[in-house]
Amino acid sequence: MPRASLGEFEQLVLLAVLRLRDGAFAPDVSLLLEREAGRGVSRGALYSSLSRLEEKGMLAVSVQAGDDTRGGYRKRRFEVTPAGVAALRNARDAWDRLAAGLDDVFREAG
Amino acid sequence: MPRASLGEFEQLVLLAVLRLRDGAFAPDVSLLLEREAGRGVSRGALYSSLSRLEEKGMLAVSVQAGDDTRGGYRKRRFEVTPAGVAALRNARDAWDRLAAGLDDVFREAG
DNA sequence: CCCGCGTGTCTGTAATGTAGACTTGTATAC
DNA sequence: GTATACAAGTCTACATTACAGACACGCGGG
Repeated sequence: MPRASLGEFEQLVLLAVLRLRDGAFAPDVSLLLEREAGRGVSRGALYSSLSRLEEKGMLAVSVQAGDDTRGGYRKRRFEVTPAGVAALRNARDAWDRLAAGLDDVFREAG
Repeated sequence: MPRASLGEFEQLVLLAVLRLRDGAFAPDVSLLLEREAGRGVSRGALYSSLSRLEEKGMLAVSVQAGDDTRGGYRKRRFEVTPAGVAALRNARDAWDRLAAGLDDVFREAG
């Protein structure tokens, strides 16, 4: 049984999809993740997270017929569901509550 | 081989230890987690995370001879190392960078 | 003594994270 | 028009992380 809360990578993936606003494709997510999170993403990691997130009802997927510039292949377009947003919000809130009063610790310098 | 980045639960545990400032004991961490993250914590989950974090060099542990009020048992006192703080900071930064511009999405209401 | 409580350790298993090979359709180069 | 290179995905296999609950141990009280 999947967990209610999101794993670390799942959070980032969900966030990236959200950032891509209306309908993200997997490769874009990968690129964004690499750029903003400074973290290499393998196909396996990405697609399995995406699928799991879909199963959990946090991502809605719509398949697209191949009519793109080049590849022209069935592509999957992802969109975060309200449940996904809620889960993300929960994760962030838990972090914030726990991190309350720790600003000094995190402040630069290190 | 452990990973460089922290898992979701590991982050929360580290944060809780940090919050307890000078030397936290496992049960306190558990309590804090339950209170602030609204999440039940089983012994297994907690202690294995704590140990892993220690192996990764993100927590420093000092054993305490039994001289406490009641049980009088060897207790372990945890403290977050600079590496731990750095890892936490990285995690938070990745989140923030990815969440940039999504304030509207997270804002209440939903 | 035996019991319960507080603190930890251990075993086992499920979910999550990762790498990389394999597939399929299209396009570009010869 | 066959070989090559891409692009987007699927699949297999395995490592790490997350959990639950049983078991162990020391001490105080009855």
